Amino acid sequence: MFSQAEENYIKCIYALELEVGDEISTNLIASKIKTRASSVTDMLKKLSLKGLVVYKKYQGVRLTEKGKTTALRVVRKHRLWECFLVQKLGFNWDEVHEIAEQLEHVESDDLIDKLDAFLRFPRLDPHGDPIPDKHGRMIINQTVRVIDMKIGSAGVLTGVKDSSAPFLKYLNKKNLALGDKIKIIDIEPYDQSVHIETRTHRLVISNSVAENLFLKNVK
Amino acid sequence: MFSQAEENYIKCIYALELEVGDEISTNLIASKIKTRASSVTDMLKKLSLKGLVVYKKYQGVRLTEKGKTTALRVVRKHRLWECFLVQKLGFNWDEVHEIAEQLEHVESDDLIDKLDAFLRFPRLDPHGDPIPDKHGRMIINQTVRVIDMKIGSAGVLTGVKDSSAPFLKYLNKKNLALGDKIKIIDIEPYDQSVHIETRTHRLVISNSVAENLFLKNVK
DNA sequence: TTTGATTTTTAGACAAATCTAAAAGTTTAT
DNA sequence: ATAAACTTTTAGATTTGTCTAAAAATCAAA
Repeated sequence: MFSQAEENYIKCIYALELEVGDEISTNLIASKIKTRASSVTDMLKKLSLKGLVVYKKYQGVRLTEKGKTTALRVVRKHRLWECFLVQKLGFNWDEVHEIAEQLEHVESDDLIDKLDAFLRFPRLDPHGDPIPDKHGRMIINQTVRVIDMKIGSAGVLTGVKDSSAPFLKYLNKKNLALGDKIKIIDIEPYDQSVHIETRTHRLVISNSVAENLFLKNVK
Repeated sequence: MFSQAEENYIKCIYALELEVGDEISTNLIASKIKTRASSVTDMLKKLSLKGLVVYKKYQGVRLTEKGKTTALRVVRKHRLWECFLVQKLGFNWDEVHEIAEQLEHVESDDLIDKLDAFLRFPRLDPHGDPIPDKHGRMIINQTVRVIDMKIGSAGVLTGVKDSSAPFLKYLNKKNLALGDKIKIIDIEPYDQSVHIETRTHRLVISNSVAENLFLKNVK
C-alpha cells in the first residue's frame, strides 16, 4: 500500500502533531527524520497527492483523516511488536525500538490481528504508550509529568516521553521501572531538579529527566 | 548488510543450486524471481563485486562460501518465522509464505536467536524443511519421494517439495498432513498415478502430486 | 559447419528516495 | 520599512533496482 519511507514520514508527522499541535514545518520533520529539508518537501508533495496530508507551500503540513488512519495502523504495529519482543522474547524495553521500526512495515492485517490476540490485546506497550486497537481506538493516558507534580504528592510511573535507549538505560541504572510508586519529596528551586522516593530508595533526578517521566496519580 | 533485493537473489540462487546442482543460468533466476534477464545480469555483477557469487559472463553463477552463509541466514530466518506463524499465531501452513518473505529481511541476530529459543530450537519448519541453526548446520532429510517408493512399502509424510499455497490447500482438502503414515498400495502403469492408504482413508494421487511428497521410511 | 534460434549482455531510460547548491519566500530586528 | 537571517522550495544530480530494445555470444540442427 505505502512504501516504508512514506510510512515513516506519516508516523513522524503524527507524532509531531501530538507533540506540538498545529501545522508541522518542513524543518521539524527533517530534523526528526534526520534528512534534508529538500527531501521532506519532495515527500510532502507525494503524500499530498496521495491524500494523506494537506500541504501548502511554505505553510507546513497536517494529516488528513486518511493520513491519521494510516499513522495509527503503523503505530499499532510498532507497539504490538514491542510488546511481543519484551513479553515473549525477553528483550529489555531499551532494546526493542530499532527492531520494531523494521517489523512495523511488514504488511498483513491478518498477522497483526493474530499477534494482537496472541498477546491478549495489550492496551499499553513496554514504554507505557497506548496501543491503538483494530479500529484505531486507544485509551487516553491520564498521566502527569513529574515536573508538574506538587511536592509531597505521589504516583505510579506509567510512561516515558523519551523512549530512546540511552534514557531507558539511565532509568535501569537508577533502578526506576514502569509500575514503581514514586513520591515527590522536593523540587530544587535553583535548577528544578527533583528529589524523589521509591519503595526502595531515594534519589535526585534532573529537570530534563523529570520532564520525561509520566505518573498516574494514586489515591 | 544486504538489501532485500540482494537477499532475494542469494536465496533464489541457493534454492536453485540445491535443485539443479551445477551453475545457475541467468534465465533460470529470472523466471524464478519473475523479473527480466537483464535485471538479473545487473544484479549478478553486483553480487559478484560483493563476493557473494562467482559469475562469469554467459557461464552462469555459483554461490561463494560467503554467499552460502548469507543464504543460510536468510533461510533460517524465513523458516523460523514460519514456525512462529503456525505454532504461536495459529496460521495454516499454506498461509505463511508471503508473510515470512517479509519477515525474513528484518535485520537482528539477537532477534532471530531469541525467536529460535522461544520456539524451542525447532529443526523443521511447517513444510518439513530443515532449519539451519546459528552456525548454518541443519539435519539432512532422510526422505524418499512417493514416486520412488516400492508398492507395498510405507512411510511417514515428512515434507513437501512444492510449498505453494495451492498445493498445500490441495493436501488439506485431501486430508493429508505432515506426520501421516502412508502406505503405497499401487502405481498405475498408464499415468504413474499412485494409490495410497492412510490410517483413515484411501485415495489416488497423480504422479505430479506424488513427486512433491517426501516420506520417511518406517521399520 | 553454417544458419537460425535462443540466451545473455549492453546501452540507455525510468521511478523512488535521497542529496547539494541556488533561488524564492518568510520572519525578525533595527 | 527594509536588510539580514532563516526557512522552504526548486533544479539538477546520484543510487538502487528495474525495464525495453538492440547487440553479442552460445547452442542446436540440418
